[in-house]
Amino acid sequence: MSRILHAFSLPAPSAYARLPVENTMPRSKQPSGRIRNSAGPGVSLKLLAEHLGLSQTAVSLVINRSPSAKSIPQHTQERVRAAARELNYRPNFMARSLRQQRSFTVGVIVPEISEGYAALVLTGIEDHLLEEGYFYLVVSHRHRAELIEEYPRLLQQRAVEGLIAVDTGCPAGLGVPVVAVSGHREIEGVTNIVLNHALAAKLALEHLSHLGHTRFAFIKGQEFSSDTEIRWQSVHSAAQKLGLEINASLISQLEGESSSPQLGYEATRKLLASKKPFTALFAFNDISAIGAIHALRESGLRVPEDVSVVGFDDIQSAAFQNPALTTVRQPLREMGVMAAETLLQRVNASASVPYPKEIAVDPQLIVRASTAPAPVS
Amino acid sequence: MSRILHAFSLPAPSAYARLPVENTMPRSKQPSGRIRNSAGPGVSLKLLAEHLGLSQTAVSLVINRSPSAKSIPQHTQERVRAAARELNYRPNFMARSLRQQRSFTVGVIVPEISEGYAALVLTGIEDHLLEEGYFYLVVSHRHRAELIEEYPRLLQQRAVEGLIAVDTGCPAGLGVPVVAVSGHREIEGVTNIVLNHALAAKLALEHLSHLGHTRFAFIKGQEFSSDTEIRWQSVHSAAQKLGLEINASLISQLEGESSSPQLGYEATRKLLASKKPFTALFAFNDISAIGAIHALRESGLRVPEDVSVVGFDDIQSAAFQNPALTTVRQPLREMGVMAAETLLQRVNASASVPYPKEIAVDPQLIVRASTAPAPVS
DNA sequence: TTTTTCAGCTTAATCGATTTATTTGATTGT
DNA sequence: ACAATCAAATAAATCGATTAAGCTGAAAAA
Repeated sequence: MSRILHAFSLPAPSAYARLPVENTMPRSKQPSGRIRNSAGPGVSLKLLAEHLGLSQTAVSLVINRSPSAKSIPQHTQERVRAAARELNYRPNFMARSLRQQRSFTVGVIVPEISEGYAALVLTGIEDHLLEEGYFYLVVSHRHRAELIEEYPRLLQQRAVEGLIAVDTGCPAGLGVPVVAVSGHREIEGVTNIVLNHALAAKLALEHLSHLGHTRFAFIKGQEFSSDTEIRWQSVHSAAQKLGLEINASLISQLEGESSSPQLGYEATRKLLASKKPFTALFAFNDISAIGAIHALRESGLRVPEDVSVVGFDDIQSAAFQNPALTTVRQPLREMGVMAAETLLQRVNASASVPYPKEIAVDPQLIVRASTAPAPVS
Repeated sequence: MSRILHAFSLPAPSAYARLPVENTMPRSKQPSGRIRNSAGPGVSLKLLAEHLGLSQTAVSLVINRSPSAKSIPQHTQERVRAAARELNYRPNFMARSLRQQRSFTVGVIVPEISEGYAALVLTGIEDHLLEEGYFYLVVSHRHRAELIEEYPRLLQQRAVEGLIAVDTGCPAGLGVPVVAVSGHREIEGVTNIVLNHALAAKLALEHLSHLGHTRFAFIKGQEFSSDTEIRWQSVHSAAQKLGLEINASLISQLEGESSSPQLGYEATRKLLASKKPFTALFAFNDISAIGAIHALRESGLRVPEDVSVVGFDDIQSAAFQNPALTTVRQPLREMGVMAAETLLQRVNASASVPYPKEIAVDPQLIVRASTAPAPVS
């Protein structure tokens, strides 16, 4: 908190970016909303200056501890600060931001807040941003194309200084720096924070292979999930390198927009319906792994005795599933912190400074109780 | 989206609230941050007006579809709008907000984003706010007292028009309307959205009682959780009414700030250590119920054959636990929507209009597989 | 003595909108 | 013919800060 709690001077102007469409502020619901809720207009700089018998400039310089305030004697400075405290002066955020062309606000766009993945990344983002004195506006698009299209603009209009897109096909050409967590397309102006999927696939498959498994089933992510494709490709090449065979009829895919285990349950039912035997299942994420286990159990298969299951993400409850989930851990919180760090660096850098196109992080295999040696058949 | 996408006029001034402390904006990291990232200053109203050969006033009136624009002929209006679109005019948010004294932004303070509870409430809040054209700033305090104290002020300074506090001891005397989800103290200026805990306790205990259970164990919430006390009281009186006995040594409490099932696991270990037999366990929430089941299993007890477990909240994964969790469902999303609705009503109402002190919602018992008839001993 | 210099301020411009009060010229009413 | 009305706008104040530029008087330097 120390940083947040102190008085600060602000640097010079940036500039805005431009985006289409017209006025987007909401209209008040009541027709002639004149009398509004509140507690009086507060103390303005003007009032404070008058009270002190000084000019607004002098007061402003002192309050902001501006370098130019060095010619103002300590004694006066104290007087100013004391009065500010006493009158409970709080600078008007809008006025400041308007003048300085800075909002100290960034926008964050996620598919869904309530989903374990985004929530963890958000936590990391928040940690870093608030430490640096920034706030953020969150929006969640729930995979609706028009929202994915529109939200970045709305945020822009709200004068965000940068954007973090989590697991979301990325808005291009926004005019502000963008950092995409799990973005995979290379887009001008966008820094991608990505997992080392090759390693992830290798870790999971190697683990299962070492346990003696040879017949694998897979649950791919939804079409719209930005990790789906690359992860599947990585699985493919990792399998090849390890000399493992992938049976095309043992590949299922999550379908639907919810983030409930139900989707994994359904995907697994399809796998079972194919009647092809398998002893290991690599799910797209922990949520779907949980659903998968449900389905396996329901059809009389034991986990991990008959089928080993590997999840992905390592969400908080993964360790407390029954059986505890073996999973590929993504350092989601850290990825959030990185995204925020990178974004702020870019926000505070000249536009001519080159920025990183991609930052990769390594996953980790967490072995728990949902995997075991392949059954001797 | 329809509402968000259109042009709107704004109503009249509100006013700010006042709060202590001095200037709180962050200082830029680089000493002479002059050259900043960006894409040019964008098109201002002035520029647009010049381009059109009209006054700013005229253009503003048209863009905002102000009533006073009725004297401006359709033809001109079209011309203005066309130019706005063409030049890609976007009104400067700060300037607008400064003039109108409205930010169309509210603050939301939660203990932790990544926790199932807050995430679901947030989803509801977001749904409603964005629909009404508001955005929100989120902060999470992680139960640190100084943050709980400071964040409301920081948000205030950011000109939020209202505050929603989720499961957080409420900031009083802020000068803006406050809605507390699961707030229980009656505080001036605060609307509490609360669960009908009496009903919740009754539903759970009645269910267990009907199943023949007589020896109950309980896991209370953490000290800091705002629901802990009232829920426990409700359990107490419900037990009394149903003629059930509560054994003091079968009461455990969650300890620690994380929201992991680990806490429930530990609490349950303590219960088991007491050696007092019990056949039913009512946990403070689903997360702790999951940990509890883990602990029970570990000590050789079967759920639900030996011990029935009832959770609370009905988080998304509750249905996919093994066994699927019987739980008291809180309509968390709906509570979020209500909080947002109530807040906006208050924000847009005159300060003299009385506001609701409390809004109660009813829980629902969701019976799944973690409860069963009491074992015949 | 005159010029500089500096401490200690102040004046006024500025950010980009909204909004109140006014202007202008044409038309209508009497 | 003269006022009143009205359409179609405009000028200027305003929101509340930041900041470039300038002013004043006293002390130091020439």
